[in-house]
Amino acid sequence: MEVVNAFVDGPDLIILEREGDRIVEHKTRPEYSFFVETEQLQDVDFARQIRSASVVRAMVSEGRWTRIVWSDDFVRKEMLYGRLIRSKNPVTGEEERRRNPSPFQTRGITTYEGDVDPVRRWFTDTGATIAKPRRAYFDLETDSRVNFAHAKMGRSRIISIAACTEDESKKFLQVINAWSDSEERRIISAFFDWIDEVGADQLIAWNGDGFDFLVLRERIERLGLNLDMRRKNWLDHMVLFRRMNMNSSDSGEEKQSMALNAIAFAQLGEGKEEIPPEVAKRWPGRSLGSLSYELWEAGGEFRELLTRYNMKDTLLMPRIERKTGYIALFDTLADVCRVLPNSVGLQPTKQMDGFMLRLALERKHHFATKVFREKGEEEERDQFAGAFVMQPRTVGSKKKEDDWTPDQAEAWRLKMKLENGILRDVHVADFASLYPSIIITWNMSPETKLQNAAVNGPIAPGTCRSPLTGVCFDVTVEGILPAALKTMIAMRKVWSDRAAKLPPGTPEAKEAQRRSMAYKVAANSFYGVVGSPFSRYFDREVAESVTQNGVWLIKRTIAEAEERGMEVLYGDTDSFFAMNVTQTEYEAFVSWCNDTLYPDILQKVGCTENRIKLAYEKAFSLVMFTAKKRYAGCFLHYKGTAAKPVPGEGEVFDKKLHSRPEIKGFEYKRGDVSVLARRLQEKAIMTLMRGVVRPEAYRQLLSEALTHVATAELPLEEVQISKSLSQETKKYHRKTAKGADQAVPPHVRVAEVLEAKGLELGEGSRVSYVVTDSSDGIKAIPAQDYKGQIDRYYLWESMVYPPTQRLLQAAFPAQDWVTGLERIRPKQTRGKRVLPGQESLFGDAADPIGEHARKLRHLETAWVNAMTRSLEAEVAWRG
DNA sequence: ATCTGTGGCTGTCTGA
DNA sequence: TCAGACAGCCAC
Repeated sequence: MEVVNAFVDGPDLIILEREGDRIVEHKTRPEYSFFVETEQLQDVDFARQIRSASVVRAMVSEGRWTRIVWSDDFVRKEMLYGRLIRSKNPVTGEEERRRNPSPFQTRGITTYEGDVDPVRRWFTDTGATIAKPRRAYFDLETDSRVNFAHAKMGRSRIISIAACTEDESKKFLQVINAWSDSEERRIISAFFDWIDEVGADQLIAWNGDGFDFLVLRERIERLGLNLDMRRKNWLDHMVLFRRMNMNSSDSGEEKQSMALNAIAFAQLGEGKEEIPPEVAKRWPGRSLGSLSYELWEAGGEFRELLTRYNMKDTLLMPRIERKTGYIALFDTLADVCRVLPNSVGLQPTKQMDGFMLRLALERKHHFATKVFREKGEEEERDQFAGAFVMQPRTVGSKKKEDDWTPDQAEAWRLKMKLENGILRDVHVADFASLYPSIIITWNMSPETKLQNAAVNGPIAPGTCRSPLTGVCFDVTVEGILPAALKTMIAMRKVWSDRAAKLPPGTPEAKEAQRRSMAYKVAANSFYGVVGSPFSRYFDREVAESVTQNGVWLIKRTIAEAEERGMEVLYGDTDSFFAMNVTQTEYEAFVSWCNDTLYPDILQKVGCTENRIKLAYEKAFSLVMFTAKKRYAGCFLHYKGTAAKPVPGEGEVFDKKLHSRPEIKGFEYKRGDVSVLARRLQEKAIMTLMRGVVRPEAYRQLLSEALTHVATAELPLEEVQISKSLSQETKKYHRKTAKGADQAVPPHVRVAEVLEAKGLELGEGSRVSYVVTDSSDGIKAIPAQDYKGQIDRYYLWESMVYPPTQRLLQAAFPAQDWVTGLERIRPKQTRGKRVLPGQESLFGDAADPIGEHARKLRHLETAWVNAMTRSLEAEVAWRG
């Protein structure tokens, strides 16, 4: 049975199935049940009482389990958690809530899967699978005079709706012809008719969860339309894109914005709808999206422009999908995990639930009822220990580390006869799917975890131990979690083998590849779900033992490598980088680990099945580190494929001729760093990757950049910073210890300025700003108000130079990267604004030390001029 | 109907 | 001047 959708409608569970082109509706009763262990029902009277109770619909014996089906969810909740009693405290007058224990609780009978909702129960019990959805994309334009928050509450009229099918062969576009409820009803009804006409069951909108779906639901309600949103799967393309893009290998670019236009531009190179001159003249500085009412009201060509804009945005979505294939992958993942292909199904907790409950049922296993937090009860989150990250060798920074001080770094550099921080011929190995492998190898599962096993000393027969946490597991029965992972890994192989046999590029081959990928994605998310307190499978001890067994393995591996004379430079979680070793020797070491070391040490901790596998992954001809999680490397080869050279100076990257260097963590690839800073660091990294070791080459770069910062007209794109709001602006405000208002971060202050102007900036929106003055705390303005007013000292000292300085400090630690570069704001001007012409802006900071400082002096005049222009612009702007 | 995890760097602000 | 809290983003 291939199910398109399922939902509870009062007393019914509605199942929508596809038969050919038709949707067939089935009705059944929603089941509110839980399981108990039959042996816990020894009290015959109690068992009889349950069986004959009017609120019990059925009591079914299923092997060692008894399934008790209740008449409704309310009764089931009382039986699980007890009856809720509300009373007033006679002293304080406050309302108190407590629970009278249920008969199951008083008897100490454990319940299982009592929180499972009827849709999930039905999918689990029937084994029904998910039909491949038929997609349509849509976008709404609503009354732009109503702010975002009110629009979501349904106070904004829908003006126009655009929609299209996957292949764009069928389109829908309707706009209201008059400002009336009846017109709005007409276009909404027409939209739903069109959905049925094209047979769509999955409706996709960009930021649909945050806007379109909510607005549609509220308007349907307010207008009294007889349309049922529950019959369709509503999927937010933006949320899906963000999730899938994190897993994607080539997700390096474009982190500035999750706006549809920004993503479309990055993925497709398609730009925004141009603002026609008539519009720009009539509504200066306004975007088309913010003018929906005005354009509609103006009528004629303006109204047509609105609908065109509406359709254009809609069409971007299927095009993004054709490029990425993320929705198709999610559809497959939904089928694998038996979740509906909508926004809720994107949650890893839901995916794991769907997969595990079914597998557990097949294996006659059930999970304890999940206890949900009571309302208003905020529990503190108590983190568990995670992975090991090794301090990289050759760090040239001034920071003192416990395990690698600058002195040690220097001594090591001398010993290694290194002239700079650039390391050559570095080999990298990593564990294949480390966490899933650990879970299988230690047979880690909630039900195999042993409660009273000894933490130290000999390991009892039939058990294994996590050496760093002491948590032990039964190895005589396969755990349900390892079983799930083994199934997924096996299925992944089945589908990738099948894909390899099919003619490349065919739809069948692509679908087989997607299935293979879907199993991988799901398997990799399980560890995280086990570590999440919100999940049914949460087990702190299991999650921590997973990470700590990883720590144990990688540390042991590194120690063995060092004992064999390799210089281990770095390692993070599941990888290690080594030099002073040939490729042949390194490969031999990897084989020895797999063939001898791991079998040996795992057997000693009691593991009976070894899935741990180290793999030789790649080599760098040249690599350099500045800190943990920050490095850049030039490939020698990757998984056996020889690398091409990195692009030379001034050369444009060409896939056929060049290999991209691997760059991790640097500001260069962060979305919250200014373009100027990123560009300078990128140039320095690329020069390093070309093997250039003359410091003068880098001094030249710095000199050019400093000249630019000091003297050029600086366009907004180069100097703005953009950061997201992780919460609503008012939630950032706190009191200091003294009770005063604590300052909020600069981007939040800017967001508040924008909000005061009437813009709606909810959680997740990005704020772009420019720093105008940093002499006494950061003063920033919204990017849209930028007209050249900028603190150029701050720009250089705090934004542009530091990322590159750290890089050069690490690459050439013997060089002076401070004098004349790190501080350019003259001392006497700190804490006050300097007016141009009053005194030298460089003061005595530019002591004539070295070539570079002399260059700085030449800049002085130009700098003064630039500052004058900048301040004049500011004065003009402030009016 | 909101919810995969921890480790780590770098920035701002506070308060000594 | 400097440590500590907090925030954002990134590596795994």
